[in-house]
Amino acid sequence: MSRKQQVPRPGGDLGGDDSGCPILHVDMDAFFASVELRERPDLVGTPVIIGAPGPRGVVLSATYEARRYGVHSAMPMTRARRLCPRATVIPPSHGRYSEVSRGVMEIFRTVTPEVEPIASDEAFLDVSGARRRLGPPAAIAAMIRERVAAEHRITCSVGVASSKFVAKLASQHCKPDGLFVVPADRVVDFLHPLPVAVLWGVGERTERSLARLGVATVGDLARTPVETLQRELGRSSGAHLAALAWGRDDRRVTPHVPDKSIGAEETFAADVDDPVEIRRELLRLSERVAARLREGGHAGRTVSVKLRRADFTTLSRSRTLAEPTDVARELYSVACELYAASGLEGALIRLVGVRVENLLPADGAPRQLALGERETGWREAERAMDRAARRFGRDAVLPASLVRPRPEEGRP
DNA sequence: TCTGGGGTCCTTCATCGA
DNA sequence: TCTGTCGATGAAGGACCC
Repeated sequence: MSRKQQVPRPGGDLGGDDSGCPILHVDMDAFFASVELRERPDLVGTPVIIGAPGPRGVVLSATYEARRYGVHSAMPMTRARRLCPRATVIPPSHGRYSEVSRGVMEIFRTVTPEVEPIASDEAFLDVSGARRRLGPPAAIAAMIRERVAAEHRITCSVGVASSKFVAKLASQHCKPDGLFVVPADRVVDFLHPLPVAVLWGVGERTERSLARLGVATVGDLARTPVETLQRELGRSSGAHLAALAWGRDDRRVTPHVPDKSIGAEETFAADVDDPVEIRRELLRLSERVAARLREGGHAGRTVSVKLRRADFTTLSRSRTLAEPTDVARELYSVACELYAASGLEGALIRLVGVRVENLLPADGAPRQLALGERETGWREAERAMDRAARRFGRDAVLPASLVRPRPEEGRP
């Protein structure tokens, strides 16, 4: 569910000629909510909000009926409930969404191998190579929409254009359950009346900066000297937005984008100031991150810790290691040192996170035993834990400090 | 009103070696 | 020997995306 402004319908008559438009952007409509409604057909046509229960949840998805009350994704659940008290609230079932997402991506791959998923509910497709077999892009888009609806009982919207960025705007423009073509020679006509906030890379802050320059629409942006934009927004962002304003976007559809970082973070149900509890959470997160590193065959060199205070100010600290690692114990030890050096021991903390950057393949990663380190150590122990987890579930083997006491025993 | 979790990318500043 | 410059790299923070 996009948080961006809805792309308004442009004036004039667009649509039609798709000959220079090999890029498709497919976006599921209210994805999580639509998947839930398959199980709850009685709720179709009513306001439904998908969001984590608990005092600190946010909206993950909402039906269009709920959106009419102003509900949108990332909104605090407390506020969403106030705006739309009669909405049915359903806690998310991520496993089910992943399953549907995999199925939908499979449909895309029967059309072309050039599929770039950008989230569980959207993807870019380059259909240049599929034209002879399946027809023009708009026909391919219509076929995809039919198959997704028939095989998964959810709807999607498809934008067809000459570039990724315009295709994405086109799909937003025809939501929900639509198909829209922006002919290659009509890109500027389509873009210029739109508000700048619809552009990728223009969030709240950038919109405010642009407003100070008197820039409200993409057309205004196009007429602003690139030097002015660079001065206001930075070199790279300024040049990037100036290009987008004229529809220039030569990024290709790339099916395999390598991971750059892997991390995990957790917001406490209530703020915590006990360093023992914070370190226990750092261990849990390190275990999670390391398991995902190993699962993906990655090792990483830079470990970073994120700490969000009760007042929402956020601090991050990182350290680059001499050698890459995928071992939870090593991540945990660095994370604890970073936490200790942060000056926040004893401070009231709302969220902690652990992330590993500078990833490289674990196979090729150099590994030198530290002085006194045994050849069979944590790495092997954690691989054994991975095997146990695959057989018996993620919680089958845990570090002793993470084992919760059974109520009848009172101790771990 | 009170803000999740998983990411990417960019900017700025500091440090270090050539 | 000292100083300035430049590029690479690392660290930190922020904006933005879904």
